[in-house]
Amino acid sequence: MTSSPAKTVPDSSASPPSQGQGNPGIVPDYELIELLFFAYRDFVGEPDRLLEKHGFGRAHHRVVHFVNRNEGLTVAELLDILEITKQSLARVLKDLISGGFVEQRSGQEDRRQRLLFLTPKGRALADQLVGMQSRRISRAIAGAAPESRGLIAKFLSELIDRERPGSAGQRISTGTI
Amino acid sequence: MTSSPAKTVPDSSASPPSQGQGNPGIVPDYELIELLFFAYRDFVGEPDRLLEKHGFGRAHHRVVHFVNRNEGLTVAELLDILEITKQSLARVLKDLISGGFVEQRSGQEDRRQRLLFLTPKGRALADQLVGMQSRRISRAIAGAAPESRGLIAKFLSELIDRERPGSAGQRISTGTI
DNA sequence: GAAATATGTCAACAACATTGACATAATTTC
DNA sequence: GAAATTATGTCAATGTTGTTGACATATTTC
Repeated sequence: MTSSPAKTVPDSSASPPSQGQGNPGIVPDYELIELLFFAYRDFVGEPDRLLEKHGFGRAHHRVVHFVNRNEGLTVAELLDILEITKQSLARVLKDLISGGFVEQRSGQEDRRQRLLFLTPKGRALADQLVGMQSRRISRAIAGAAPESRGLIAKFLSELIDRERPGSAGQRISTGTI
Repeated sequence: MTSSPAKTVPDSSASPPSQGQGNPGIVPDYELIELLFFAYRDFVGEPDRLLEKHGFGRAHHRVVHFVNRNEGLTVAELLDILEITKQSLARVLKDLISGGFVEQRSGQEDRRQRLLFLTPKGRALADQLVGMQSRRISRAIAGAAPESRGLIAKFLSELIDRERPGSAGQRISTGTI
C-alpha cells in the first residue's frame, strides 16, 4: 500500500465529482457531510473500546447513558428515546441487569411499570463514558470563540427531525423535554 | 403511553444525575453528547429511507459516497477510508456492481488494482444522497452568523482522532488529503 | 368483568461488522 | 528468472444490533 492516500475531507481544489446534477440549486456540502461521518465515528469509537472490556457494545452504551440521565424512567420512555424495538432493548437490558449495572423497581403508582435505575457500578461506567466524550468535546472546542458552543448546539439541534411525532426532535422543539 | 415524556436533551435544571464522580475536573457535557447522537441519527436516517428503496443500507451509502468523491480510487484506498474489513466491503461492493451503480476497471500502471468508478446511475444516487444531506445542513445553518460554518467545521474536525496512524484524522491533520 | 396498557419473551430473520484461511494475478526484488 | 510481496477476491464461521409478529402476564381503567 504505497499508493497515494485518498483525498477526502478538506478539499477546496479537486475536480468537482458530479456537481450535484439532478439537485437543482443545492450546493453539495461534502465537507460537513464527511466531517460528520468521521467525527461521529471517532466520537463513539473511543467509548466502544471501553465497553468492549465489559463485553458490551454501543447499544449498551445508549441504555446506560439514558438511564443515567433519567433515573427512574420507564421501559416505554426509554424505547421512545432510543427508537428501537422492545426486543432490541430487552437483549441489552438483560445483559446490563444480570451484570449488575442496571436495576429495575416496580412503579409505585402504576405497578405494571418497571422503573430503571443505575447501580453504583452502572453509574461508574456511565461516568467514565460521559467523561471520555466530554473530554473529547472540550478538547475540540478549546480555544474557539466563546459563542462557538452555542452555535454548535444550535446547528446540531437544527439537524434533528422536527416532523416525526414523538421523536426526540419533536420533544425538543415543543419544549416537552 | 400517557406517561410524561422523558426529559432528555435541553435541560438546564433537572437534578444532576451523577455529577461526574470519578471524573475529577471534567464537566460532563450531556447536552452536546446527546445532540450529537440525535443529530447523527436523523442525519443518516433520511438517506436510509431512500437507500431502502434500492435494497441498500448504510454501508452501501458510504461506498457510493466515497467512490463519488474519489473516482478511480483503489479498493485498498476505500478500505483505508472506511476502516472496515475486506469482507465487509466486498459484500456491499458486489451489490453495487451487480446493480449497475459501480464499475471496476483495472489500473493502467498497476493492473492488479481495481479502480472504482460510479456509473451514471450510481452518480445519480450519490447526488440524491448528497442533496438531501446538504439540504439538511443548509437548513440547520440558515440564519446563523456567517462565521458559524467555519466554527462548526473546525469543531467537527477536532473531534476526529489524530493519533491513529493512517486514519482519516491523521491524513487530515498532516495535510495528506 | 372487559378492555386497554406495560412489560416480558420466543422464534426467525436481516444488515453489517469481525477473523482467519486460502487463491490468483501482477509487480517487485534479488 | 525465481522468489517474495502486493492487490484483490472469496469462503466459512461468528457476533452485535436491528427488525417483525405472536403470545403471556400482571395491572389498571372503564
